[in-house]
Amino acid sequence: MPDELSIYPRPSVTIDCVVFGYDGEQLSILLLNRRDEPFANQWTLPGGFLHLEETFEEAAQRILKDKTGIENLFLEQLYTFGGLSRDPRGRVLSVAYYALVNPAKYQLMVGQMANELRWFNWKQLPSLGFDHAQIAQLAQVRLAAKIHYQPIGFELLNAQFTMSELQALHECILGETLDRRNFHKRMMASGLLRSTGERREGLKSRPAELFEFIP
Amino acid sequence: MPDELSIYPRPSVTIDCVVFGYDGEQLSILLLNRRDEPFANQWTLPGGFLHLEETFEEAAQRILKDKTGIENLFLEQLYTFGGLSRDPRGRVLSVAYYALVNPAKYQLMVGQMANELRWFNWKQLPSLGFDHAQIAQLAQVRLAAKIHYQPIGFELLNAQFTMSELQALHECILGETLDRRNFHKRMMASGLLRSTGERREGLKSRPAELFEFIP
DNA sequence: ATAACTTCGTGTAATAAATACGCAAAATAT
DNA sequence: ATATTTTGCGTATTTATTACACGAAGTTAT
Repeated sequence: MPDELSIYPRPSVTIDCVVFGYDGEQLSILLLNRRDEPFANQWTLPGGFLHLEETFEEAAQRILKDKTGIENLFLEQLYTFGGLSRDPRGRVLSVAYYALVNPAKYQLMVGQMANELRWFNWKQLPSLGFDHAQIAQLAQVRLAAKIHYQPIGFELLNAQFTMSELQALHECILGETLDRRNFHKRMMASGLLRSTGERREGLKSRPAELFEFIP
Repeated sequence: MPDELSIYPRPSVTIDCVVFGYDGEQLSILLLNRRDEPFANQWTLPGGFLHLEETFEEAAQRILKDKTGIENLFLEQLYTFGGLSRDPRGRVLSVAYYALVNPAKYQLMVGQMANELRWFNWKQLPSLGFDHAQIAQLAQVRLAAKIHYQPIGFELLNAQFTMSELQALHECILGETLDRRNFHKRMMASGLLRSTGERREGLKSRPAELFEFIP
């Protein structure tokens, strides 16, 4: 029997990551300005080639660490892109992942292959190389859908957070304002979070109760 | 600059398909009994290698046509599997798709590389080669989730169908019985289907109104 | 000290959505 | 004719979602 694995030409496979960050105000996506061709000096999602001895998730973690300095983050597979001409160098598939991070927890480090690394407001991305605009777009849709039935906050916020902080995050992702009382009711009814009993003080008004996600 | 595409070893990429069929009674998945190693004489999902000049969906259509005789079916990407040892021949990724078909519309044709092709009740699959049990499992979860907000019936049923037929399909996918009156109300309220004015006669009781999906 | 300001915490009424439930009508089978 | 099966529908009940306002706890300014 012929070795089936050798008789078919193989595509290259990359992992691209849509890294969402929330700074308390705005939701952002981390982009990298490429040093080299193709798409030199253009913005793209951080990504890189999959190595044969690593899983997708291991590759994503390695790539993000090397190119952005961000380690150990929560990742989820988004979609696999296989358009015939998405990369000018040849047939390159991309298994896209998305991640949620709290930018305050990490120090960005620009890797060797990049000119610059920058957080962009998720609704005002610059034009992107490859088909990365499409990937980012799909990640946005997925995130907005996910927040309806999953606790997204725990990766984006600090371990303890006020109800207003959580609400601001939801409003940012959903793009609409929510009623404070109904939001509170809904969150507590979900059973996904609990009060810590502590309060955040020192701000310019009444201290707010701190909550945490239930593991 | 080195040709980046050549310096990294490339994985093989396959497309595997979870084909759901509904015969009016039971939901089934189409499995193929392999003729050759690896997993010779074992049941697997129909699948095959991606060619460099075709998209995922083109590959899936080609593979299904060659291996099962089914053509032109509705496909949706499920997930991409990249476990290190999912294929004994080496590193092989699989971009999994799922499809919904009405078995009455197709004549199965066993391809060259298979011993047999058979519909299995989706809840009583035999043990499967590769990691295909995991793929089939994920497809089942996805299908059950999808039926809550998408009209799944139009690929699985005939163009015209009675409300009872649609309800039986939903009950089969959800694994629970539904109230006939509430189901009718919900379906009509969805705006996804309309009455054709015709009725299905010749059965052993009162003729039922025929419905169709609104395009 | 006091007043003005900001943000926090909460409850109830109104509306909308989902569920439970029963009976007469249209056909077939005997 | 009579029994049997499956259809088509409507209303009452429960549950979930939405709308909405005010006093309390701090901070800042005078």
